[in-house]
Order: sequence, then C-alpha cells, then structure tokens
Amino acid sequence: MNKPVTYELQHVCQQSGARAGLLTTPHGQIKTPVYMPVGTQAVVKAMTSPEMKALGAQILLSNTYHLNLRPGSQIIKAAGGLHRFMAWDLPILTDSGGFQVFSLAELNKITEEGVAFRNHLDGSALLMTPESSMQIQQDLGADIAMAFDVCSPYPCAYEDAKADMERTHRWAMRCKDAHKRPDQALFGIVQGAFYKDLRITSAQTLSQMDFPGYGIGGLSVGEPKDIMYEMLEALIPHLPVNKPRYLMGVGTPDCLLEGVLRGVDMFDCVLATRIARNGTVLTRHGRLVVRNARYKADFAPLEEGCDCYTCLHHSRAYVRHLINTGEITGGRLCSIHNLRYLTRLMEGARQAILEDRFLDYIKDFYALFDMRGAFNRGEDQ
RNA sequence: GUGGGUGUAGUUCAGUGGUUAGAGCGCCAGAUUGUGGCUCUGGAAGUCGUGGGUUCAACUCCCAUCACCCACC
Repeated sequence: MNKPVTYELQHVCQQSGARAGLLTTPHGQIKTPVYMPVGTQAVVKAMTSPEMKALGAQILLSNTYHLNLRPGSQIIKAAGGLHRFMAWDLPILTDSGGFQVFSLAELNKITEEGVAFRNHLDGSALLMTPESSMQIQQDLGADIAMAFDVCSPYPCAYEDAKADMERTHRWAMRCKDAHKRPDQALFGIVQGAFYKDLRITSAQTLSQMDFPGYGIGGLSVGEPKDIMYEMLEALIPHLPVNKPRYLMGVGTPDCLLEGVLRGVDMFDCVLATRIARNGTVLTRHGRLVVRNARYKADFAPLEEGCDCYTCLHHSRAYVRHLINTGEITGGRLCSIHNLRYLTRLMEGARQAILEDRFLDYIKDFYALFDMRGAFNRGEDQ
C-alpha cells in the first residue's frame, strides 16, 4: 500500500544546514519549508478558499475539537469530508484536540483513558480519547492527522513534564493502533517541556514508532525564545532525516526563520490572522499597528513592494479607516496581507536554501526587521 | 412676552451640602504564537454655562444672567 504522505528531502543548504523538501499528499504537493494558515472552524477567519489560493497557501490547518462540537464530524463526513465541506481541494492538516487539553485546562480533567472536557459552548460533558480523536479526524478526512497528545505548560516541574511526555507516548501508540484510514497520514508529537533529555527521549521514542511525520509540540507556550531554540537544537537531530518536522503553533517571522535554520519544515500559527483582525500587520520592517493615528493620512500601501491584493489596491489610511470603524473588510484586508507576508517569507526561505544562502537570508531579515516589541517574551525583553 | 425644563469629559448622561466629580460610547495606546477572541488591558480628557451670594464646606442651596428645548400667548 502506498503511503498517503511522503517527504522528499530535496536540498540541504550548504551555508546553514536548513532543509528544502517536497511533501506529497493525496491533495497535492507542498514545497517546504511552509507556513500553514489556521482555519480552526473549517475556514481561515475572514478568508475564502480562492483568496487563500491566490496568496499562495499550500495547505490549511483545521481543528478536531472545534469541528466536533460544531457542526459535528458526522455532518462533515456526510458532506463528503472536510475538503468538500469547505471547498478547499489542496491539502489539509487537522490538529487532534490535544492543544485544547492545554488551553482549556480549567475546564477539563485528564486521565489515562483520555480527557473529560466541559464543552465550552454549553457546559456539557465530553470525553475525548486517542481513539475518539482518531475517529473524528478520519471522519473529517484531512490529508494529515495529528496524534492526541498532552501539552505541558511553562514552567513545568520535571516529574510532571516526564509524566506528560510518557502519557503522550502511550497515547501516540493508541492513536497509531486506532488509525486505519489509508489515505491519511498520522503524525506523532514530541513533548518533554523544557528539558533537553526528555525532548531527546521523546524524539527517539516516537521515531521508533515510525510515523510519516513528526509534530514538535509544547513550545511557544510562554517561554523565552532562546529556550525554544535550545529545545529544537537538542531534539531535531534525533528525528529521522527523511520525515517532515512540524513545529506546532509557531508563527512570528523571526521564529519561523530560526525554526527553519534548525531543521523544521512546517509551521502553523493563528498570530497572523488574529493580529490582523485587530489592526496589526507584518512588514519587512517589523510590525505595523495600522490602527494607530499616525497612519490617518498615510496613503502608502501597508508594505511598500508587497504583491498582496491589499497592498496593490489600498492605502494605510483606508485600511486604518476600515479597522477603526469596525468594518469587517478591514480585518479581511489585514489578514490577506499578513498571510501573504508569511507565505512569501517562507517562499523566500526555500529559494535561499536551494541557493545555499539561507544564513544571508536570515541576516537580511534581521537587518530590516525592527524587533522592538515584536512579540518578545519573558527574558527576551 | 409668560410659564416650565435643561446646561457636568469630544458625546450621551450619572452625581440633591462633605476626601482628589464618575460611567457608557468615542479618542489614544498596549497585548495577541497547535484560535473559548468583531477579544482583552491600560491611558488621556472636565475653570461642573457665566457672575455674584449663603456656608467651616457648593456640581449640589439662593439671586442674577446667557444659551438651548417645550408649552401657552
């Protein structure tokens, strides 16, 4: 039986060691490194599928937990699967619900069997297990499903981190046993909080289970960036070279490039679309809060030279006006720009890797990008 | 012209003798990393229409005056 998702390592940058690859799925190929826009509720907020294609998105992420609550995985299955339901014929990856165990921690109880959630919509009880997550994800029918994991918080005591990691490994095996769909790949997820030895153990343990790809979970949960980079450097050498690595939830421009530098192939993040709806955009010069009064009469595009729809047609003053009057198109225009920005950042990274000049690419990025107030955390300040 | 009403932050309004006059909206700024987010947090902003008076103390009570609104001539 052919594997549903295969990874081909196309080139290793001689200057940096970063990777360029090709991910082949039932719904087409993905050139890596890649940023995956997030469409939690079977839609990238404010965007349509043709618009996502136009800005160069290769694959979208959607969410098991949310879609299972509404409209329900049976509805999406009846619609002919998630691709048809949301009219997106390129690849999709579904998150397992594991992150909701973390982010909705006050509303759930974790046992070895699974997680008892309080439904955040109506308060009703809901049990999610590795098996049920697999069932739901197979009903949704994405190209890539993620294992149901336990994401440790930051900070986290060693014994707790170890217990979360070991449970994640047991659940990964249960996910593998429960996963039957031949046209869908299942990725395992590395945990281990902020302890290098645990991260290495997790990478080795999951590698032995032979998944077609590996998520790196539990990072960008509030820790300083340096610590995240240390963890990546420790664990990635213990993942197989011929499988894709997906750093979950990471999405500031600098973190994307630093991740690529350390061997990551895939990223997803809500940041670009979330800040867009609140009037902040990303540019090569750093973040730009277009909502601010200084742009009231600024008729330049959001980012000079950007090829996105927004920058080709509209001014900062206009976008600011729409944001400040609460017009939904304001959030749309900022989303279009931010998604295009990150997509283009990754396209440029891939090209630089293929041409063995990725270190120069990063250097050029930092030379222009104003890091002051650029989503820093903790000790980064 | 007569009678009544209203004048407090940019705006709509609270505040009927007692620290440094408040709220919503607006304005300004900050936050946002596997989305419980048209969200969250903070800030600036008022000679209380004006001028007198009573009082230990006045946005508050009294007088005058100005502006606006309503009713009636």
